[in-house]
Amino acid sequence: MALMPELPEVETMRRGILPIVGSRIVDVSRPRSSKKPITIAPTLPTLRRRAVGAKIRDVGRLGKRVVVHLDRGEALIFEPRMTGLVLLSDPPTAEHLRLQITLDGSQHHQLLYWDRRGLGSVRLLPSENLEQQWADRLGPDALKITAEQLAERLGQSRRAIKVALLDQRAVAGVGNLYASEILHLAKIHPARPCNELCPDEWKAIHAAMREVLRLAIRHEGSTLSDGTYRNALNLAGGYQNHHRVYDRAEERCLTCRRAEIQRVVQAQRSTFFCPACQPQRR
DNA sequence: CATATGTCCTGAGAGC
DNA sequence: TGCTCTCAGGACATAT
Repeated sequence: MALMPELPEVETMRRGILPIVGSRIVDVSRPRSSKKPITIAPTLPTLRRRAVGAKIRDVGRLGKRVVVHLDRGEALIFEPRMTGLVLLSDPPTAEHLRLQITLDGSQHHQLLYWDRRGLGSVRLLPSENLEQQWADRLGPDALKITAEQLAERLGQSRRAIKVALLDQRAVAGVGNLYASEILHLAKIHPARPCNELCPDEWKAIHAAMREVLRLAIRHEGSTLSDGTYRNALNLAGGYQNHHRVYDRAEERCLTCRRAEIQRVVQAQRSTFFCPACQPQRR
C-alpha cells in the first residue's frame, strides 16, 4: 500500500519544518543520487540564483502542497504527490533524494526533498496571491470550508460523493485514504450521488471531514504498510492505527462490530466502507 | 459545461 | 529461486 500525502501528512510536513523560519538559504543542489530528475521549475540554475541568499520568512500549506515563503517575494512550492517527503533530517534512502537546500542560521542545516517515485515537483513562484494562481484548480481548504459551502459546491453534482471529495477544485486537501474514513464516520455510503444528499447529510460529511483530518494531524498522518510516509524528522505517523475502514477489507467493522468492511473501486481508486454503518439508501 | 479516462512513476507482492 | 505482471493514487492532459 503506497503512501499518499493528503492534507494531514502535508500539514505535518509543514509544522515539522517550521524551525527553519528565519534561516538563510546558502545553497541549492540536486544530488547525483537521483537518476531521473523530478520537475524543478524554473531550472535548477535559475532556482539557485533566485533562492540562494534568501531568508525563509514562513511556511504555509496550499492544499496538498508545502509552501516555503522567502523574503524576496517568492516561495518554494513542494508538491509530494505520491511519495514525496519534505525533510530536515536524513532521508529514508540516499537514493531518490531529489533536492538539497543548505541552510544557515538554524539548528537544522538542510531542507531536503526526497521522492521515491518522482511524481512530485519543486517550484519557485511569486509569493503574492498564491491562492489566486491556483484558483482555477483549488477550492477552499478542507479545514476552512463551511458545511454550506461544501453543499453549495457539490450539491448539484451527479458524481458519487466519494469521487467528488477527491476533486481538489471542490475542496482542497482530501485524498483517497481520508475520503473513505470521512464517509465512514459520517455514515454515508460512498456511492451516494451528491445531488441526492440532504442538508443534514452535508453537515455530517463536513463535521466528519473536520474530525478525521484534525485527528489525523494530531497523530502526524498515516504511515501505511510500505512505510514510505515520514514526518520532517523521518519518523512514522500514527494515524494508520486509527483507520476504521481504509485497507481493512473483509475485517469486521470496528464501529458496528457486525458487518465486514468492503472494498470497491470507484474512478479507478479503492474505496472502503461498512455496508451496515453506511447504507446505500437512507 | 461536467464528467470520465489515460498518463507518469517505483517497488511490493502475487503467481507461476 | 527468479522472472513477469499487477497495482497503489497524486494532479493534470485529453477525450467524451
